[in-house]
Amino acid sequence: MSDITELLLDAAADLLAARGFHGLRMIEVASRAGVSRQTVYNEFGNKEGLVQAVAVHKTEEYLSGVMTRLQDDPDPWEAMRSAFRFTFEQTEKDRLVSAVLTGQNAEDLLPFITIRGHPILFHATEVVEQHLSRHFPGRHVRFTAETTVRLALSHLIMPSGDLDGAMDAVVKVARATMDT
Amino acid sequence: MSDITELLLDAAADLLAARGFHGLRMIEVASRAGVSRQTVYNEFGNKEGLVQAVAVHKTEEYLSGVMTRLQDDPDPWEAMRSAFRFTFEQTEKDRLVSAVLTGQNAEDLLPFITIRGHPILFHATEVVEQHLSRHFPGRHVRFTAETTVRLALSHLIMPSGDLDGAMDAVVKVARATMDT
DNA sequence: GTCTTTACAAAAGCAATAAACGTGTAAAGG
DNA sequence: CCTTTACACGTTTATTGCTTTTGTAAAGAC
Repeated sequence: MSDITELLLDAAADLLAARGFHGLRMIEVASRAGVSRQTVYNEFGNKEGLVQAVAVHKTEEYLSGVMTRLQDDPDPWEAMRSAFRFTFEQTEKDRLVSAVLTGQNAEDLLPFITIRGHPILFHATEVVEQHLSRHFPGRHVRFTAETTVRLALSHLIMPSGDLDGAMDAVVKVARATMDT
Repeated sequence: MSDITELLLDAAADLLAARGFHGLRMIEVASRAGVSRQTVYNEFGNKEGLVQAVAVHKTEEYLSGVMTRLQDDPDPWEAMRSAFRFTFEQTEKDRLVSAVLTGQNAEDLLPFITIRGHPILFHATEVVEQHLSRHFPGRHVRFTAETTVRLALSHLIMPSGDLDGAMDAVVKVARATMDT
């Protein structure tokens, strides 16, 4: 990815979070990145392409953060806890991440938040599945992966107020469903 | 509840599903129920009151259906399956029920779908909790109840396409978390 | 070659106006 | 208890022109 491309994506992400899709101006994205309006069009085709690219970029950023945390802790459940803590923090910090993951509050932020019909968070299921496979080789882990992702998503959309409790709940269910 | 009140609630529910909150006309509700516009105001105060009443009514209707199904089957897990099947069917059939339960697609349907900040579906947690307590007296069932409701809701919001699979998943998790 | 400048048509948004409609309240009557 | 009638108020809707923005293209600069 070129240098300018990254500058444009960052600028677009900022402006998108601040003004929404509707209020996003191509010329403003360009000037923030220090390039001309046409460069933006050369790079992304049109406004939809730009916003789609922002969504993809944010998703990759988030998923790479999750993978890092899953790999950093030797204990599989602590790693999971860490990854979910990261997820909660990200959604609290970044409206765009929140929109990409949950599809909530996406009214004027991302008209194109889904890939193949599902919110992009469902890509996370595969990441969790690989994580579990690494620690429990040969076991059937897909069900546990999907369940934990769905549960974590549920806590994102409808917080119980207690973050630690939510994480405990997710891990507890993960462990319980591994024994089935 | 008076006869006219019920007629009004039904008329309002129909029109609300068809035209949304914004497009709902008080005079249309009145004429469908065969009464004057003022009768609607006498009964519900204003438009918000009417729509709020519709939401409460739909919720009670739904929850009573759930309770019936939970009580009708002697096997606790089959009863749960039946209740969730009922839930899925209802949300597919009725946009309003769907809005009340999930809060999705509620943009112009129900501005007041939450009670104390939570979508009304979370009342279902208590119903499920009572159901489990009946079959497993003395056991700690709250966690399982909340988890199954969250999971069912997740399948409502993001269907996997396979209804039987979704029900199996919910019940499987319910059983697994009961053994913790 | 890549980016910028300039130019331009088509679409979409904005501001101001007036007309029509819907809400909510009140009072009199059946 | 419900209906009819009336009314003030706020909110849509439609219309009109005006401005902005999008998206494309071609010529020039580093």
